[in-house]
Amino acid sequence: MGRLRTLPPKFYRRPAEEVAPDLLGRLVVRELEGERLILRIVEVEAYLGAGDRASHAWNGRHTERNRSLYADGGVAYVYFIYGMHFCLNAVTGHRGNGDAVLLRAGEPIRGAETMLEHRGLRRTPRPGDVAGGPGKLCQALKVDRDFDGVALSRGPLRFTEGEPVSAEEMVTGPRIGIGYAGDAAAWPLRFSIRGNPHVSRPRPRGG
DNA sequence: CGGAAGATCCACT
DNA sequence: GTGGATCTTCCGA
Repeated sequence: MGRLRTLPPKFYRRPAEEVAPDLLGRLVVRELEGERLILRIVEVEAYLGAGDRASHAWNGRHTERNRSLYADGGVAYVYFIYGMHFCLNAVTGHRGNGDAVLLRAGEPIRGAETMLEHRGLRRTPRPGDVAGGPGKLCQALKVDRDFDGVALSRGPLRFTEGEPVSAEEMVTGPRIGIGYAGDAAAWPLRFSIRGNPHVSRPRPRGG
């Protein structure tokens, strides 16, 4: 694999629904204790700020938890959920908007064994076990609230270029786990790579 | 101050 | 397919 450049802050300063599909195929590079862990992004979801009932920024809500969600695009928004999991977002757009893209799944490219250790699974690994879900992804990369608000263009957690994903290789559908969000639950803001076995359940139809 | 819910995951049937 | 784990965060009283 050739030299991969880190995505600049400008990359993120666009609408979330535009950044989200553009993140597919990109790499997440995590430097941890001298080791380089790499995931290829295979599934994401866009969250559209104040007008999106599924977003933590719904109705312009500002709280202590979601403070970094309103930063300029290019930083992480990490939150704790269900008493035991973290979710990693890339903040998009511009300061005050509250737009973000949730990383839902990644394909292990490098350091799979270490990531599997982080996951603490005792059963035989299957595709998706390493990072086939937003909580799994964070556990695999050891990403927690310490990364909330941290820039993604430098430091121990970086997003880089990768092989582009064409529209034909892409699947679009409704987001997962937001049944409470009314009309917004049906919006086609989930993007994944067609047929990729590391995508989280439920698999999009036609994949 | 208390209750309820949550952008989830896993084991078990 | 279902239910339990587990606890921070938020909102209403």
